[in-house]
Amino acid sequence: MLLTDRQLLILQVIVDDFIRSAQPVGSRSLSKKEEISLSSATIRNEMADLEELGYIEKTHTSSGRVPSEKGYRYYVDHLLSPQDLNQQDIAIIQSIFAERIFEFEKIIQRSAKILSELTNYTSIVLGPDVSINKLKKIQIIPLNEETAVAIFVTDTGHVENRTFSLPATVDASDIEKTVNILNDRLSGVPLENLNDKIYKEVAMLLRQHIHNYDFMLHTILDSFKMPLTEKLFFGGKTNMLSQPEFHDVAKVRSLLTMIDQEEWFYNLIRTGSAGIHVKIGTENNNSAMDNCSLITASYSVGSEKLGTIAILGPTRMEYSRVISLLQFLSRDLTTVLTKLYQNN
Amino acid sequence: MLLTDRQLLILQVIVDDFIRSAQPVGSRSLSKKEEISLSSATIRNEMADLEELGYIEKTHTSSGRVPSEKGYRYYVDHLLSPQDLNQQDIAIIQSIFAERIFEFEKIIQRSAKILSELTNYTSIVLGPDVSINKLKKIQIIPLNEETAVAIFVTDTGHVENRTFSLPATVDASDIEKTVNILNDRLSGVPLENLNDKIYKEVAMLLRQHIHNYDFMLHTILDSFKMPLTEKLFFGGKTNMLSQPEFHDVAKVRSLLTMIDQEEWFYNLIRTGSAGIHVKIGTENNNSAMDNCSLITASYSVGSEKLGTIAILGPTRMEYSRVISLLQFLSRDLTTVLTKLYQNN
DNA sequence: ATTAGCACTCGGTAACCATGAGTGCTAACA
DNA sequence: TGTTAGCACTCATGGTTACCGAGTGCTAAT
Repeated sequence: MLLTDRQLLILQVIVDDFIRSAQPVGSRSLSKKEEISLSSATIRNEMADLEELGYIEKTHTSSGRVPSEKGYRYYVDHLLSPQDLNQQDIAIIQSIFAERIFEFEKIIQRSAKILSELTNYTSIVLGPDVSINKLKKIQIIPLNEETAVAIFVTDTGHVENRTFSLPATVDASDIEKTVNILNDRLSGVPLENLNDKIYKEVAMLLRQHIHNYDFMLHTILDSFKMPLTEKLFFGGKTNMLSQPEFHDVAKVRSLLTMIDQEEWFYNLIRTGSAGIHVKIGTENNNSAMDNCSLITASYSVGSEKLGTIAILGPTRMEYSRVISLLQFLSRDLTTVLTKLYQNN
Repeated sequence: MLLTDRQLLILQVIVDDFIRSAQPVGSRSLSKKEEISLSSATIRNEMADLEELGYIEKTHTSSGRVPSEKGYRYYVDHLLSPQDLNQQDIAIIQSIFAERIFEFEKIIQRSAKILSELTNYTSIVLGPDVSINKLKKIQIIPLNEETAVAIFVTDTGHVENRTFSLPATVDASDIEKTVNILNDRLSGVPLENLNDKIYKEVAMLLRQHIHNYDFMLHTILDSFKMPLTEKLFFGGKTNMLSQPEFHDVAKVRSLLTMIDQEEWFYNLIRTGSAGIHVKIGTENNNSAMDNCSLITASYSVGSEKLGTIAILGPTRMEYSRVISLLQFLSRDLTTVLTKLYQNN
């Protein structure tokens, strides 16, 4: 069953109004709006229909209406008027890239901060997926007789390091030879393929040249099995507390503990394809987020999808504005990062 | 004016009881305690005196008594019965060191987690002060024509890295020479002294050997000016929300935003001398912490103070238990870390 | 010095009521 | 037939009142 234009208009105005005021919307206040020139009685009839169809709800028998999840979903899918960003927002976003920065993480971190400040919601930025970065150089630096640290540098300037124990039987020349072989063979290989490549191609080579091959290989290779967790950066974690829907400490608690549960969020956010995605309320499959919506966008370098930026807010979120902001920022991030790292 | 033994006993029982129950303590319930064999009337008289002296307070005219800040202070300074840790707690703490770990940060991070779980308060662990670590090795790795990354490894296996822009005029041999000179001259120097040492001793040397000395020096040295912020690790940030004193969202908000304000906390915690320190309520000089107490302890390697572990809880905190835990953990941390890193 | 007894205070809870914003329905109207 | 005015009804909200009980301070007896 399709909605009439009038019903669409009313739905849209209800959602807009509720997003602004956080108060249930009544027929009388709707009838006073410029866009709508109908009597409150007519509007009541239409609202009854909209409710029957599941787009709006009452909080109690004689209250005004509030958008349902289905209502928000419809609003986001069909009624959203793409809002232009104002000049000031654009300027603020672009200030992220104002100074010339070389480190990925800094840019990402600053993006998270700015996003949360612009929206007053919580921002989450998933750092670049390190595992597709290509290895530039490996170094092994002995610390003392028992331990050494292995350092991996990628073509994007990202540095990973692992400390491992070094059997006393291994001597300096072995280490040097190993490092040389590794660099020779592994340079340019994406981190995620290191292990594979080593076992298939490099192991044999090492066996030929290195005395304590077995020891050497295993201690070092163990440190290669990196749990390359991309880093999550949060901004405005406490912003949600100022939203009226979180005046209840229990809700706040479950939401915040959820946010601090980083692994969970990581999965929630990573699993998006390119483009903007909106998940509303229970669509997030987590009771702590029943009153929340999550909007995600991805950024990339060239054609490789690198990471995700996201905004977590109440279901009563300024969808239009947030979507515009994310679109704008993700495009900018992509442009800047592509310029910076494409040509290696 | 000194307190009588009886007053001390009553004060102690009041504080103990209130810490347990979070409810104002009345004369009747006190008279029923085993330790106290007085009628409620007598206790009322004593309580009136204690109140006049400022050790306890009423929440309203006819309520039971609650410890004042002065009361907690006296309790912590004089009435604390050093409580033994139970076997289970000890086991849990020692599980931190169960597997052999090489990385400082991991130990620290896990300590924070365990502390918060054991206490149900918020734990804060200030990582080791990297600036006193001694430089083991510097490496400079070019990424492309324009950028390079400098890597600093300390004797403890800590790795710092900085990306910087590399003027096209600098060629590979210059870099190599520079790195050699730097390693030759700076090995063993604490990071905090690097800059000094460079300008006093190494600059001259570099000038003699390197073509593009000025360029080289400044771009690299800029990256040496590291804001070596020791890392703060938090555990149980949301634990405070389960405390009854934080049933009010406004308080929660101000406290959490305060916690996320990392620099502030950093200063609050770093400024302690060795040993255990207890700061109660307004002693923290921060209105968001008026209802909180902060207990800190430091850990070290050998004689060098390295970092701090701390617990943030309500003023109604289990002082005895928390102090015991911190004492125990800081001693263990010191032992383990000393064994691990002393002999470089 | 201690305690029993008593009047008093005050937070908390429940009951009650008035108010007003909002609804659904019916009947009149264009 | 779609729109609107009118009206009875619902319910959250906030204020008033009353009552209970835990706890106090004071006085007088032990």
